[in-house]
Amino acid sequence: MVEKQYGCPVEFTLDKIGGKWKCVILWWLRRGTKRFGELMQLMPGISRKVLTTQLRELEADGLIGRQVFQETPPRVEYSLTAFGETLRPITELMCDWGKANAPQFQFGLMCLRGLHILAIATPLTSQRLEAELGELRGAKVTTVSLAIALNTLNQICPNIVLIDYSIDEDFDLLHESLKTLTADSQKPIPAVALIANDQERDRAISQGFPIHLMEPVETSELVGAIANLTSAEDMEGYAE
Amino acid sequence: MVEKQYGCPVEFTLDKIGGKWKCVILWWLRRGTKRFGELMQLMPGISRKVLTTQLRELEADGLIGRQVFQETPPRVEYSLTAFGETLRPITELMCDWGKANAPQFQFGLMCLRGLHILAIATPLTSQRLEAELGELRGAKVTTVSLAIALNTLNQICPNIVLIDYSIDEDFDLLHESLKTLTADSQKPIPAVALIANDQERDRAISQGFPIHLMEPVETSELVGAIANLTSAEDMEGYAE
DNA sequence: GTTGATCGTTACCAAATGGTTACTGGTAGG
DNA sequence: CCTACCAGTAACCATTTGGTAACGATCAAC
Repeated sequence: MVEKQYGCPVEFTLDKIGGKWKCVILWWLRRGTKRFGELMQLMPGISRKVLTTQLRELEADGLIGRQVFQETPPRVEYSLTAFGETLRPITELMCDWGKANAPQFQFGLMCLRGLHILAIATPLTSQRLEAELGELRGAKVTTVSLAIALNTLNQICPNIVLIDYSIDEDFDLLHESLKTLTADSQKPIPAVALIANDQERDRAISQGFPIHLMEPVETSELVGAIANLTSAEDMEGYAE
Repeated sequence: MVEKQYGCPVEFTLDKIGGKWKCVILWWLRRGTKRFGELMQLMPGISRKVLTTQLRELEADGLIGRQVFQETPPRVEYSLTAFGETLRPITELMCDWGKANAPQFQFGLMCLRGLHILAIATPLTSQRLEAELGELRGAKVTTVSLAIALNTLNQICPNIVLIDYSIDEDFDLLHESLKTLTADSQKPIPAVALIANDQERDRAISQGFPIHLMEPVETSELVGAIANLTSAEDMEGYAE
């Protein structure tokens, strides 16, 4: 087998991270481990199959690691390898360039207008969320305690719930409430756990909140996650 | 027309510079203006049509400029716009990563072994060429004066000729010699002009050497150019 | 008046990529 | 016994991308 030849170093790099999704995958993985279903939800538009093949290729190239947990239901987690980390400067730059040059209405500001976000968070966190999501992007952010959330969930009826796991409470009941509320309205209300370490992450997963972001959360990451999760069901916004 | 939505900033960037060729084009353009035919020869494997469409898309996105000269034969030159320049850090990083991680045998070292390079250059330049192309990569580098080159070209019979345009001589005759030599052996001997400014560039183009690299030339650029130009006719090296 | 150089375009075709739908498998819960 | 769960696979189809071959426009040189 003769090895592939490249006319310039860039071609080699493109061989590894080219294509529609690979850089995006690396971007979502860059701040910590994610599981398969999480990636699926964070990247609306990608199909199961394509995500699978892209992850496998990245794994074969040694850029990401794949860890299978012998549980039921199955759980598979993906994370950057040390080698994959060497690509971070590139994805970061691509992210920065995108942020700097995408018409603001497309990415960021517009996405969240009209959205109702329920935050269960410490005062500090909720203040930050209000600033980043509310003032800057026009979303309606409601912050409440867990107890109140449980009581008033069906009145608030948010588009998405953010849970700050630095609050050391049991969110199992919240998960139940969200599920029952889901039963009525058909559309499940998505939830995102904000975690600071692996322990909080385990807690979030075991309590039924597999989708998480690692603190300190970058705004683009948070906005992207919210936009993707809330638009997952009605993709009519897409067009040329 | 609803505008496209992006789940994360990276997707926007990918929209502009994704695909098999765009980054490579930007990479070749990053050190100065290039004309269409030059790009064609520097990127073996790309077809006329694809190069055209990619260049047009880059132009439409404001990343490169296109300048048509009302001459015959026609001449079209492409260069990065100020906006396109903002992408340079990304292509540079991709180049660096490729250089650092591509198996050395594929890119660089192996390409030039067995190649005979004729250099018409100042002592300083020829010393650098000998070091970068000869010692490091195993090519055979012969440096001669223009006068000697004209006399002994058919004896030397190099795979490629490098012309240092900081030598202020008339290379028109050399161009003629190369053409006549071409007539015999079917394969044209490619030539690359090493230029330091636009004036030298104009001189090179008018004397029949449209392919050029701007000094100070990066090694990867030089090696890539030589490898691409000398392998353009026999692409058997390609494989999975 | 034919050829050649340069930078294209058009029509057509092939390959790569991406997407959809249905199915698997083991277990917990009802 | 039936369903839901998650992370897949398999078979199939659609779209996008890339490639080939032929042609055009223009003028100069032979």
